[in-house]
Amino acid sequence: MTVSRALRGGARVDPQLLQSIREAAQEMGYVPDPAARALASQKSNQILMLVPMLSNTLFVELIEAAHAVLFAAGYQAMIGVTHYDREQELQLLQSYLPLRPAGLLVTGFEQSPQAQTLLEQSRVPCVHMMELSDAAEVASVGFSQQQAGAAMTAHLLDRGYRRIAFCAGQLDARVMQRASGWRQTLQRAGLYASELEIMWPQPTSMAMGAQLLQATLAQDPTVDAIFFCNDDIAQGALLQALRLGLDVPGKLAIAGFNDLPGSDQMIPPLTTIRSPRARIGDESARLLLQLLDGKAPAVLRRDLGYELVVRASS
Amino acid sequence: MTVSRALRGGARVDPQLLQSIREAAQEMGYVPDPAARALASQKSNQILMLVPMLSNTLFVELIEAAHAVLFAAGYQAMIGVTHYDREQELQLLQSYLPLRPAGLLVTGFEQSPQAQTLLEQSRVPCVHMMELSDAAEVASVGFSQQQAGAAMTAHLLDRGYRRIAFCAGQLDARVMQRASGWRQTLQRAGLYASELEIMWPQPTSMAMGAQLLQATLAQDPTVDAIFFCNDDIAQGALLQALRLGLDVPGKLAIAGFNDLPGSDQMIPPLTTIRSPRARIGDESARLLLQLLDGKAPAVLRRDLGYELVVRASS
DNA sequence: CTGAAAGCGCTTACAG
DNA sequence: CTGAAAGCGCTTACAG
Repeated sequence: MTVSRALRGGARVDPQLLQSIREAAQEMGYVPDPAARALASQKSNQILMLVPMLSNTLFVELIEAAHAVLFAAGYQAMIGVTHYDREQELQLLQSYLPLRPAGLLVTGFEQSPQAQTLLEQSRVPCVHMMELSDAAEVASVGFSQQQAGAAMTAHLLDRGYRRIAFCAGQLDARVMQRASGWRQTLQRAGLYASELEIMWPQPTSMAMGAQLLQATLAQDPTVDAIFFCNDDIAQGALLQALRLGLDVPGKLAIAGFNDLPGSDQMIPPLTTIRSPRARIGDESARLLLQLLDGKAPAVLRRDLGYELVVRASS
Repeated sequence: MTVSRALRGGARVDPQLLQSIREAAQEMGYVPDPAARALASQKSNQILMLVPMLSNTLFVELIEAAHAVLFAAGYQAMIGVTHYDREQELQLLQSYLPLRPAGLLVTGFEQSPQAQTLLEQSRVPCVHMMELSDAAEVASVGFSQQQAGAAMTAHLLDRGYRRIAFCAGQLDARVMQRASGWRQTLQRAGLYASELEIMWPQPTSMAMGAQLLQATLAQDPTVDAIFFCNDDIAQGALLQALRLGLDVPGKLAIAGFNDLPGSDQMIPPLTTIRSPRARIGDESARLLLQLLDGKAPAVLRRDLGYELVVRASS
């Protein structure tokens, strides 16, 4: 029993005994059995991270940052990929929740009613990443996607562009929030028109960006700026513009979102919104650790902001 | 006891009893406790996947494919990222091995002696992905990186290029194998020169590709083709060539490796080697499942080949 | 600060 | 095909 206490941190153990126990454990190469621990204590030191996809570098950076913090604190991170699918999300929860993870880190939680129920019943502390929650009792670390969308739109207006389209794919909640920021800003300027919204449900890709550019210009040649919901489609559009010999930003401005790898390498370099995903991953993990320790801060909502990165494409 | 048997597959249980047990479990929402299972049986149904990094889409696709197979078979996949670092690899093993994973899927195993020992002692079945192992007792699914490197070089020779440089970053084992294929092919053609090897240890990126192109041409303006070890640097080089107004493939051919997203969108589209990573992930997982079932095939080595994708950049 | 007792929820191994 | 016994390696809760 004393050994058990010693190896878990050493509270209430004689300092001298503590040391000799640790030395002995070290010498024997003793490692506690996580399964036995989990069975006896009814919790593991695994933490489940749920993200929509890994093919977007954004989520990889988010996960890596969170992982580093959790790993250093002695937790193991488990990664679940929902593919933006409620059914898969539910299956993942059903599969991983029985492992009694100590905590949960989620992005873009689709929240089917069943998933919601499962989560609540499990009583596992949870932090939402990337977005900010409206509910005060929900822990969230991110930034206002809507404000960021509005900021980019305001920038394009500042630059003198007047017919600003919004092109999007993978219409998840965050994309819709960006769209809303764009829409409001244009409406306030009296420049909104519904045909400027080009929303395709398919997953984004550079090839899709090229197609979006074509479709937008074909539908309305007077468009003088396009705000893409993600950098990959913006990059694809930029390359397509180059192929078409279209003058960017003279004839058409192009802007993206997230500042993904390669955006600074484009011709011309891409104007975009830099999302602080690494910091979000880091802070989310720290917040979760606080929740696990029972010392939750009063404010569970952390706005880390965003950065407008103006490059030559606008 | 009968319930335990029933829920684990139902061998040696009366069919009628079996059914009613399953129905009852369903009704009660009973889910077996994985920790108790792991403690009693001394193994979990978690499978550890170790990859060098996630920022390369290659590994994401590999992992997703393997995950799908494992998840469908009732296993949970844990992802560990080594960052090409032996120390981190060892820490990951020390952290995850006590969970008694049922199996291991690894890529680019750096294998420090300590890690090697840990692995052997754990006696966890393991499949190596991407490369092919020379040792008959080691399970591996992949393709010959060296042959693929040779094939690309042969293609460039076929096209009439004579001064073919090899530019690389992130000098891991697979990159070195590709380099070796390139080197041998040039040597046989009597066209090898050591100054054609430009090997930088840093992680690859599009920006690095632009720099590699500059450095190569600065050092030797007669180079008429560059074979990049990965598509991201090739893409960066292609964009840099565009900025310089360099005629590709007329004045300089550019080739990559892996056929990553975006390579088909470049100007001009990039010639590359398509690595069958999704199939490798899939087959690796299936092979591992066979090992776990004790029905290992006689041949533990699966060569899935590669595909030379000739586009306009060469 | 230390430790004896009981139990976490399963599976293994054995008897019937 | 069924089930009683023992135990997996820890932690919780309690007594000293």
